[in-house]
Amino acid sequence: MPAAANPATADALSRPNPAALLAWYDRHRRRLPWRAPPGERQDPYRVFLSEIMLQQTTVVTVAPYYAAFLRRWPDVHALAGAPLEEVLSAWAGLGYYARARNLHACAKAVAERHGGQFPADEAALLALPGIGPYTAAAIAAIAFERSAAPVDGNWERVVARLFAVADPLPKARQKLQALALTLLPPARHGDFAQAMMDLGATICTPRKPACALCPWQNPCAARAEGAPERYPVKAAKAARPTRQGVAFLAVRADGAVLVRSRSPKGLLGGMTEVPSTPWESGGSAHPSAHAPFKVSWTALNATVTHVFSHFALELQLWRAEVSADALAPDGHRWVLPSGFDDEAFPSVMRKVLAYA
DNA sequence: TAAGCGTGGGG
DNA sequence: TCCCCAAGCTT
Repeated sequence: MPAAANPATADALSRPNPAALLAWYDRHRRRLPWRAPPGERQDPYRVFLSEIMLQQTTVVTVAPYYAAFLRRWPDVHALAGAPLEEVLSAWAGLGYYARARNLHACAKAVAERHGGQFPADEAALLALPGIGPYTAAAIAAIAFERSAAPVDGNWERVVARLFAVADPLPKARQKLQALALTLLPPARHGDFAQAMMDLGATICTPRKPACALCPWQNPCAARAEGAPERYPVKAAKAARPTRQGVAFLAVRADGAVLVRSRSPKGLLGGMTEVPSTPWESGGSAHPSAHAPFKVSWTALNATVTHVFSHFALELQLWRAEVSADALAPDGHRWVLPSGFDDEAFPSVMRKVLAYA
């Protein structure tokens, strides 16, 4: 290394060379279930499915869901023909359930409006439900070899460090997007998009980045400053409030549990739940008013806690044994434990049902 | 524009 | 325990 290899100012840095990153990718690319072998064409449906699942969700979490979906619905026509309830049930536990509703709506749109072929243009992809700027660019680049910058959290971190962008997220998004476009290579667009993600996931990590192993250590302004982990700068986030409620476990003599479906949109939209009071800060003054049966409820000595993205929930559990011939109230139904796997129970409800 | 929208793992 | 984080989109 030359003695003057420690540039003190940004203008002493060379421009990041896409070929250097691609060469690194050829040696270190991660083998992931949704990736075709090197040089092979990616199936747009698989790219689509994996990209939707990977939104705000880790590789390890997604992998089994991806395999199950692909086995059950191997192409866009199969998914488009599936009942939404089955898609939600298969998605249960993965979170952000609007993704599942939009995944299904998108498959139907592609089947009906595009003859089962995903469009290759970013703009056309962007018009589909559940596909935003990131996903449109990712599908265009990875499935269709279009020049595009799918700027996800990895890209944002890498770019913020390369150029030492001090503006805090999320306001810095536009600037980072513009800088990202300056990095794009003349070819291998899909590989480059995934190389950026791999770099962010394995080298340019949020904490303790492995700069010594980075193909772009030389042109990186944040490294030149000496504290790359300082980037990207993030705005302070709001505190997470707590809400309380009472969940009612009505258990029939044969073990069936009373459930209902949540409204189709909003929190846990379309998912299955046991009846409960509204989830409110301070809880409900008169839980009994929300009970599905006028019987004697036993307050269990148990609190289910669950953390959502924007609030924490504390659920008290009330349990009651109900006679074998009890009718389910309007909008409710009985589900036997043997049928639990076919229900779209979100994680919080699985915690609740552990007490049934 | 900012808030709503899940979950599980790691430091 | 708590906070941060993960291949974002919608309204």
